[in-house]
Amino acid sequence: MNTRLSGPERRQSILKASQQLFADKGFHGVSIDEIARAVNVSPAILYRHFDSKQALYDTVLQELSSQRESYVDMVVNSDANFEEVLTGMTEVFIRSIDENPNLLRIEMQSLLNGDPASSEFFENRWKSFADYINFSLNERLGYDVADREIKILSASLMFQGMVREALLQKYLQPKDRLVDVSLNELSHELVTLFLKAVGIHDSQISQKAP
Amino acid sequence: MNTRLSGPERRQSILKASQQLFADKGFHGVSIDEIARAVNVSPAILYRHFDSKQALYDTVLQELSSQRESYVDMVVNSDANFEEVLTGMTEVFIRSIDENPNLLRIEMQSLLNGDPASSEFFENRWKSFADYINFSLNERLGYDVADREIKILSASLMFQGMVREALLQKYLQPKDRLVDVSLNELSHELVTLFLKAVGIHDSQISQKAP
DNA sequence: ACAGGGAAAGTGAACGATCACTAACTTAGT
DNA sequence: ACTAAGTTAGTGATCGTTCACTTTCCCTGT
Repeated sequence: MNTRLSGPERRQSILKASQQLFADKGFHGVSIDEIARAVNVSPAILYRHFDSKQALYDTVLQELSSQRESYVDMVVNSDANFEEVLTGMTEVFIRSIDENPNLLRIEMQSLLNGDPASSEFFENRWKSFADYINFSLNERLGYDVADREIKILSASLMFQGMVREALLQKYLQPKDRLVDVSLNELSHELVTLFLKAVGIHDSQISQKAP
Repeated sequence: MNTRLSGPERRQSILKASQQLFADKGFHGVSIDEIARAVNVSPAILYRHFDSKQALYDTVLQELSSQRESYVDMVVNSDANFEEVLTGMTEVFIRSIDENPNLLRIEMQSLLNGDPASSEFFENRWKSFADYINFSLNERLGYDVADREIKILSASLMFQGMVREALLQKYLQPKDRLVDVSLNELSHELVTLFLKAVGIHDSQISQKAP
């Protein structure tokens, strides 16, 4: 016999199954019946916990966003140098995807369908990187450098791009080039490349942040 | 009254509308009726030209893949140096997306749902970059460098990542940071950053490719 | 200790709409 | 008049959703 769950327990079991299915197939790729089957429950039960399929999807998104770590603390509260902070932020970010790749899948889903609410959440996840890079580069780049703004913009775009690409290749590509590479190795190598690109060398990275 | 099109003309008009809709909403997000409505034709007509919805989608993909430019020629047939070739390839690639952003959208769609046939096509588009970078870095990096393979891997991953990120931000994000930046400016800036990252400076980039 | 009642968990069967798809028919072009 | 483009009106299946109903659990009055 199937044991009967309490309200909150059942709600959680629905959210868990929904997150997996929505991440795999997208909103339109999953039916209520399919979710109900995954939870071993009749479809009508879902409507006791959520008003509609859309409301269920929204809740899945909201659930994911509440689990997010705060990289910001890391930046503000530490006296580490640029390289160390960036490596640390990258590691935390990569690990959060490693622990739950659905986060990456659903981010790409919402990037495509362009839902404003969810897009904003995912943009904010990246914003920590952009902000920190913009801030640090602003300090280091002389104010007389030509094309100052586009250089800084390109740099943060480059960093975001290489981290995202690494994650896409590691967790979304079937034929994977990165299966053997560890997270630490990867984030360290990416940050090193980035530092060379923006012209911050070993001689400089020992200065402490303010 | 609506003029009646010939077979091939109608087929093309269906493909055109389908490409747009599939790119915007994905395979499951679009119905046959919706496509028919966009073409101003009854749904039954679609089945005179395509066996099924899936076959129509496959044809849209195939159509896109046949339009692709060959960057490879550019590499093989030119005597330009590393920087020039890379900039040229990047410009061609970016321009192809600029002319038809659906290419980018559908690439991300198929990256997510993981259809093997389409994934392979889109992987091959990037492969030109990876191959050229791998080849060139192999020549330039000394064979005694530590972590040789992962350095080369990271570099090509970085390049692919920053180009893809730029395109995602320019053509998929609603609030765009890159609206004002021209294609040439962008590709030049990205390549410059990349060259600094992999340690190829102005003194070296004047050597010609073999 | 125990019936019983009420709340909550869960079910089965249906709703109308829409899905992909098809057969029989009509219209237009040459 | 023949061929090919296009329509009408459906097929059964599945979609999201609702309703009337049953089952289980636990608390309470005696």
